[in-house]
Amino acid sequence: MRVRREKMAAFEAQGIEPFARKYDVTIHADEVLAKFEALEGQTVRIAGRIMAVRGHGKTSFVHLMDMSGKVQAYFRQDVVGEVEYEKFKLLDIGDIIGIEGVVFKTQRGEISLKTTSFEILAKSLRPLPEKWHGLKDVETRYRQRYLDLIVNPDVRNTFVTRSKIIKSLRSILDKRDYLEVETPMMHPIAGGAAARPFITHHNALDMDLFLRIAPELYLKRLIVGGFERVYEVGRVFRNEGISVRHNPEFTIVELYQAYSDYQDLMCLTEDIVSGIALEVLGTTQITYQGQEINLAPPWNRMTMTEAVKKYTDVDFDAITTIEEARSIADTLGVRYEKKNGIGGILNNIFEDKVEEHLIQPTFIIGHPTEISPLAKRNKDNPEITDRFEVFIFARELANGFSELNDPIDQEGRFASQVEQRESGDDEAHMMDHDYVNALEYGLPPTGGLGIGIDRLVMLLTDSPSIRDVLLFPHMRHKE
RNA sequence: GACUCACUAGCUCAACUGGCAGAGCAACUGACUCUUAAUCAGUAGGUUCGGGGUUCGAUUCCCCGGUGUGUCACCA
Repeated sequence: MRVRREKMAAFEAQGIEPFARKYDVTIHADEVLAKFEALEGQTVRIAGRIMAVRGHGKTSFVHLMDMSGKVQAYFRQDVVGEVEYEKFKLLDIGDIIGIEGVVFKTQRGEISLKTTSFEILAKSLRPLPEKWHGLKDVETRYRQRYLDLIVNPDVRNTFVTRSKIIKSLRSILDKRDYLEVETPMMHPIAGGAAARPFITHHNALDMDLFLRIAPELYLKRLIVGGFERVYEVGRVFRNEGISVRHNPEFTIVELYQAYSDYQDLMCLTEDIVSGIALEVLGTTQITYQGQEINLAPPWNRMTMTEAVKKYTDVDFDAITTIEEARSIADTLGVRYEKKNGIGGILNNIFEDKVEEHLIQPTFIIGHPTEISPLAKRNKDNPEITDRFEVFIFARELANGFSELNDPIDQEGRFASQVEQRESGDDEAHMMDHDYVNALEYGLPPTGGLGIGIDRLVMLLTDSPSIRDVLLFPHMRHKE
């Protein structure tokens, strides 16, 4: 670093700013390579970071990397001149420079630029990680993502793909006449999911606010307001553990469609996920962590009790008392709590015994009402709801249901959530009178859906950890 | 939060049972006008994550702490 500062000073001594103001770029690296025949012999201007230098006395080669890729530049003392060539020798790997040069092909056949002039645009005062092995230390990769992006091209690709996935999602929904909206991130009442919230404080109003755990209740207010199709892509915050598939803030898309039910939204979910895969990857047949996964619709559909029966041989539809449910859970070695009813125990068994088997895309439907306080009850069985969850590679990817639009039922469900909350369940819903009030004006029959974007990106980029698809994953603060 | 494994030069990694802390890349000096992990000769670079203990002697063994990986718990 000391040497690099001296080199910086050497530029300054010649009246050259080592941190420039502007460079007029006419081309990017990938275009030079792609359009070589048309460009050969022409002068172009390119800017980027020096990634490698190979000096041969009075001639040198460098690899210049820009947003699009790398291209080689060739420096000759007899072309740029003796004075300029001395300046060139002050450059380091990592420096950002602008080059004007003529497109040509070397004797070894590499498309390159014969530099006629160059400018230093930003001196790099710290050395880059090693060129061959790259940066492997995961902690440094996450804490200093910019270094990871400079030296590990795969990482860059992952985030380019992430951006394409979200663009594709928006275009699919926009084509279907969905309105993209933005709702508050700071909520007086944290609702729409079962999760512990982050708490913050508004000074002027002297009130605590919660970072949203889901946009659900606001989006449904908009359906009440007459927007028939809305969606929001945004961050939600849950004050819970961190793991390979959990980050305290993560990105979700939630959408609501009036006059539809959960069956319609299951088809929509298939269309969205397979449509994105087709547009971004060109196929619905993907490989995730060595496992072939077929995203082409239709996906498997199973009720939760069918799934439990398939993998445990227990028929929960035949169970009528909490004692029976508990005894089955005991036999299977599945834990439960006092607050769990039959539905809660069924769900625990599902999570413990079934989820791990759901590798190919699978809709699980008919969740117990007990664990679905915002979903509409099934017409034939009020103990279950018209709800679905999507599992792929044993992970929940999406959740949707026919929305509960009966304000009286909703108020009752909130009341029982509040009871659970008072008996110590801090993930149970709070009473939201304002939301019930909105329902009292009339929520049309509506289907809703939420998809975890980070998990979708993991799947489509074959990333083993959610941290690999978040530019700056949550880390402990380090001095 | 519990357990587990890891932390050595800017980066990637060595160092046997506790015995002088090393290599490659990067850097520096020199040679070299078509190289591409350029090559050749040389030079420099360390609080071995921090603190304590055991020992004649600790990168190595023990304890406490930090950060991270993984698994579990909570959850999506």
